[in-house]
Amino acid sequence: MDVKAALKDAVTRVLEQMQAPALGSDTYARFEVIIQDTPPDKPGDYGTPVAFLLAKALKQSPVQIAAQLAAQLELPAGIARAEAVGPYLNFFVDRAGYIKDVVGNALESVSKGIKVIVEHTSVNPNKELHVGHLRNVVLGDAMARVYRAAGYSVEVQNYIDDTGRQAADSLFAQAHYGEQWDGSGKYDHWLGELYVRLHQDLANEAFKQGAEPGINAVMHRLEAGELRTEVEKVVRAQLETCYALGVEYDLLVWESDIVGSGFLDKAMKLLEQSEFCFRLSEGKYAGCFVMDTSRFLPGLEDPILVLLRSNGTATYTAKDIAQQFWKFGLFEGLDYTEFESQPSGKTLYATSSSGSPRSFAHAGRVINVIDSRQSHPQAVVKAAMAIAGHQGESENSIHLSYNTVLLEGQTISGRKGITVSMDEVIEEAILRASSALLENQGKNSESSSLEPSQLEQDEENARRIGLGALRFAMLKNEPSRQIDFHWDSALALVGDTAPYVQYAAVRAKTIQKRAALAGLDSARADFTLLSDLELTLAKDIARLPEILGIATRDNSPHPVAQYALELANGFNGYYNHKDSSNKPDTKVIDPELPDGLQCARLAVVERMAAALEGTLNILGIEVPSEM
RNA sequence: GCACCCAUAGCUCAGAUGGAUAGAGCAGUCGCCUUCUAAGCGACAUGUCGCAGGUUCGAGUCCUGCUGGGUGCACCA
Repeated sequence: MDVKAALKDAVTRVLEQMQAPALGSDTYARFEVIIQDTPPDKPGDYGTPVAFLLAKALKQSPVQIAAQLAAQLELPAGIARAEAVGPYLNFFVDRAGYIKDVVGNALESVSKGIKVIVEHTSVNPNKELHVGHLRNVVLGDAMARVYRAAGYSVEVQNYIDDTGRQAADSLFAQAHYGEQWDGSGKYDHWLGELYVRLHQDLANEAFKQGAEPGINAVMHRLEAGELRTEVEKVVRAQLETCYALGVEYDLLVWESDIVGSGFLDKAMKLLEQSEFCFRLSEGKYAGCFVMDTSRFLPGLEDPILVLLRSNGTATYTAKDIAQQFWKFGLFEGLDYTEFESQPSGKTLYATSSSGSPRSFAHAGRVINVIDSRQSHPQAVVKAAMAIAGHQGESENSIHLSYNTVLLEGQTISGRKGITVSMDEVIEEAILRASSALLENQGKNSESSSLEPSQLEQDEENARRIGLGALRFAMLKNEPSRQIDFHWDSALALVGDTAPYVQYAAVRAKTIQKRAALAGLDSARADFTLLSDLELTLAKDIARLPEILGIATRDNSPHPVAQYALELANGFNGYYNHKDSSNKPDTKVIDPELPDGLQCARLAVVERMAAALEGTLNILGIEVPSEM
């Protein structure tokens, strides 16, 4: 099925034959044959510049070599002919066969047999999620879907730091101000307000002096796991927001459980055996267990990184290292319970001191979705894997680093009030989609109705469009790019957006429905009647595996988003295509056309609808029933 | 000071492994609904790919040095 791979093999075989006599064996191995799409105005469908690579070695011009390759190439199935175009070797596909092949294949990935853990969200359990978290959640969720689509098994973890200062602050504030949640608003918002109030008061030195012992006491209780139910209330409220976005998880990892697991000791024991980790008895770090990072992170002013403080407590980096070791299955010991049932019905598990063992962790690759400010500690975690003698795991320790989100040009700051909650953003996104939907229905008066079932459907469609727009805005660019959240661009419904792609998908599905009513059936397709217009669509559709390869290699969903735009653009162009006398020449349903042609076009459109929907689903975006 | 990230059209951004004339969207001008959804399509216009060197048959892509912007460099959490 994969034409490019077949071409690559065929060309590689010819190179072998050509070079073996001229240069001796295995020279060809140095040349990676690249098969690329030809530029739109060049002859052929695929091409390779491989002749350039051989020119010097064979002492011939690339033009000669390309011609020679064209003559000697054994054509793989689906390729009609090969032709030298200057120094390039180009290939022409067998159009009807190629389209038929693409239309008949679902492009399902073969299982890679590798487990990938994606950790994302991991928000402090003390306040509501805001726009800044949105990028993390959406990126992580999409990345997990990309890996799943590429044939990996995926486990999504959400780390809950229930022993941290932030959680302590909020719980202390609640007790200190004697406030009770009245159940009216969302719990995480309510608690967040207390947190902000506490920090305003903490600016006052006298208040701070009085409060610190109390906050410390809360921290001790948190570490002992005594306030777990309190923290769970916040976590459940936060998860509601994520569920509203269509994001679900496999496992909540509670810091208080990690503390009790003994992982830290085990991890430090592993590191002790390395020459890079040792205990210092004098100097600035006397009494600390440290790592010398100079070999792995060159250029630091002070390459000594503290893992265990002189008082015996662990730094965050040490905890991160221990957790990473666990994710790769270096040690066992956690127990798990069912936490809750998620909207899709899938059970969310949580680590627990009173649960039972289950087969979590043991990953072959670990993706930590964390903003770029933490790239230094993440590099240390990666290095620690190698230091402990796990080179492969170190290479598979991936920090999916993304740049921070600005809000209308300003740095997000809850304490300064420069923030918008994720719940508010989601609500606004759906609201905007809803009004656009109504406006559009006003134009097509036939589809608008006040039936309850119609209203329900409109609501669902507005949700899919609004959330789609929002998610897509977070995904379409490289994660390393700083994005500025502007309402109008983040929730835009035209241009390079999800609604643009959704619109194309709905359009294709509408054609399917109408074609069925007209009695057409893709089973009666005569693919020989199709033109290059359909071939172009088929080639676009066939690119998905290549795109997934790029996305998993670069650990970013954005190539998939860009691909979705290209697919939609291709289909919209096809849909509106006109012949030289300005008449539509790509209609599916047209009784004047041969039945075999109508059915063949239908087959392509059906396949395109599936491709558009499937690609959007990889990004966690659903297609509405109408727009 | 040191390290990492970013710099491509007026604005926001795509451009895997170096390969054929660098592409979208937004904004601008002009066209296209008696045609399967106009949230669409087509056309026109817009470039010193930050600067300067280097490697290569070939560089937006790789290397070096600059410039400008962002982030990080605690026994904090």
